[in-house]
Amino acid sequence: MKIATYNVNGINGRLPVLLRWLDEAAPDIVCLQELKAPQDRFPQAAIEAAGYGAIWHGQSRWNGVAILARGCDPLETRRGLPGDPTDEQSRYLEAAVDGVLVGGLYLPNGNPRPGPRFDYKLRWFDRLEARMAELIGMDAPVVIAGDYNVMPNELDVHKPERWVDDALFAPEVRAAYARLLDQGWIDALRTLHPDERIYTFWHYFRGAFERDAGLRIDHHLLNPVAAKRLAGAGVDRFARAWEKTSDHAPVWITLD
DNA sequence: ATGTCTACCACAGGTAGA
Repeated sequence: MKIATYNVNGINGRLPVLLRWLDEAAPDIVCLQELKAPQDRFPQAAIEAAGYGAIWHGQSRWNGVAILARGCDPLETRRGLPGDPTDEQSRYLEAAVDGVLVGGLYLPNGNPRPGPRFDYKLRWFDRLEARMAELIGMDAPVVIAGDYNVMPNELDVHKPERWVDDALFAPEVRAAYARLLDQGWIDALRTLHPDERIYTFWHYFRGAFERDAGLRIDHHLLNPVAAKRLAGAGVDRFARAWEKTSDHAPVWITLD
């Protein structure tokens, strides 16, 4: 079973890229982020024609997450993180697919730091930590995948010294991510490729992709039951090279 | 500091986010 996460940066603008990638990569489950479309502008017909059932949580202009499942409809288990009823942002969806519980998330960017956006990021992280504490011990495999907006370690940043004050690499944020690992979650790609420089995002500016000046910010965290079945993990860099593509590349894992 | 790209709303391009 192949489970992918892909920050599409606008699902309607990227629809040709997304459909091409679905066709070439044939993932079983996909978590999408940054739909940048209101609820009624999700391209359901095109996704369905590609063979995927979908649930989504849209939002005008920003954010927006979806879960796709090949040949079936994801069974939604949660929409939004618990812990703050005033939070209107569409950043978390959870569903059961084929016996696997999948969480798809789009963690707040948090820049500029310090500031209210950064505070929101830390609060959101606290709520995620609480939800993931509830999920880690499940008997079923659990995969929490998405754009975490965190580079966990220096190996995950092309120029770590330039990012120390940024909300994606700040000590508080790396500590929050480390607390998830302390709960027992496994960073799938890093576990299978402990020493490799692997990026999932490259800025549009200044030829970042051509220079491979990237970041690893899209992750799959696996509970122990899922980790036992982990067989492979990788980044579909080829899709980042396409015309009119997202600034992120799709990231995937395979479970036996 | 800069750079590039997106969507919205609405029909131009200003604005905000990443």
